[in-house]
Amino acid sequence: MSQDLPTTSYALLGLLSFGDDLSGYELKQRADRTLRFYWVSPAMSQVYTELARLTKLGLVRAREDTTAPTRSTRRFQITAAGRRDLQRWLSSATVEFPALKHPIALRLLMGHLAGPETSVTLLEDYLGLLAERRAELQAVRDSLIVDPHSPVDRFRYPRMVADWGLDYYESERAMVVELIRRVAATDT
Amino acid sequence: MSQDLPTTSYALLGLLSFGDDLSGYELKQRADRTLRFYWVSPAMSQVYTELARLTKLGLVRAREDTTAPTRSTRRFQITAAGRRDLQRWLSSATVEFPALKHPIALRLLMGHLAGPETSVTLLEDYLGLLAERRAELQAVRDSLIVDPHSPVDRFRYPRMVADWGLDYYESERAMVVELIRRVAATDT
DNA sequence: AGGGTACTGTTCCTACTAGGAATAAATGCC
DNA sequence: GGCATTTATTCCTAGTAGGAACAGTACCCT
Repeated sequence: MSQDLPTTSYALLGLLSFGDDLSGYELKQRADRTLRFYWVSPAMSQVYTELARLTKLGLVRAREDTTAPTRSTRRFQITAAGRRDLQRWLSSATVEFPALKHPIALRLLMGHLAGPETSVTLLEDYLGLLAERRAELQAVRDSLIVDPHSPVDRFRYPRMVADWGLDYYESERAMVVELIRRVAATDT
Repeated sequence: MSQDLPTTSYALLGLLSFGDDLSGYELKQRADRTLRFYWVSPAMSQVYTELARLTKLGLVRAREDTTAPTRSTRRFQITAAGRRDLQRWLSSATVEFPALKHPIALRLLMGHLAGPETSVTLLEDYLGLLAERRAELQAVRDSLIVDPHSPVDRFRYPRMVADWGLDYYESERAMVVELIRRVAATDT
């Protein structure tokens, strides 16, 4: 049925597949809260662009929300066709290596121009960002609890993926500490 | 002098800062060989677009290479102004968190739709890609040897950054092995 | 009540950039 | 010589980051 779509489309479909009806704004918030640790959160304009496309393709259904007193909001939900297409993509898409733009590693690569002190500062600043990011993901992980009343454990896989992210942040932290030591050792 | 440029511009300037004159094509090859482990290698069209911009701004100098028998090639080298601007950027740019698009983690997040078997296959395929990528970076690391005759150790920082990348690949491998175990444990 | 701030919701805009195709010259191999 | 590969560059399309702009809603304080 539908031709292949960019991965961002499937990422948003995936967020909708957890079952909630969301406005475009809410979907962006959801991506900012959960998706961004593994896949850069799409820009707001991208979210709406994708939703329009997915709606046109019948993979998402838009519904006017009339429960609000004065304002009308469009809410989006995945369709059965959308769910099927997402499953098809998950089962058949080629496995592609992660794309990374790591500004800190890039800048350290040019340490010969920046010098040791600037490089140490750069790494220390990054440690701070890492700690924040890790705390944010830990909070998300803590919210992915098993619901004893639900017949299905909705968050088994998200929990595993969060653990993956936390493991990455921890090993990154350790490596950056070691790099600081090595760069600073230059300075003597 | 120059307004701020996108990071990709500085990435290419950084590659040129190691001292060689390179054609656009060679610069792309250089990026494919060294830069891509930390910063997605710019597309060919992007390389030429950036070189044109950098040349216009006086940060890069283009020179016709007339040593070839019949064909003329433009070769690019960083100017003193380019080096200074790169240093300014390295010293003053805000530290930004790395941007990541991790298709495997994204797909595992939707494991409820893919199912355990597909998820295990996905992770196993990724292990294969990881092994390849690691071998490639190891080869690069092995080439960054200390030149005993050179007054300056050009590759101190690139060696450190390569170690960073290798460390990342190793910890990623270990985590993926663990994830395979966890997902497969589902299947019983 | 009014004003200011923050939040929700959506569209429009610009610049960056991935991924090729297209074109052509040069090189290497059978 | 013919073919495949490599070097070199330009052109093109579609995806997308990052905001701005606009407007309605809710909340808080004076």
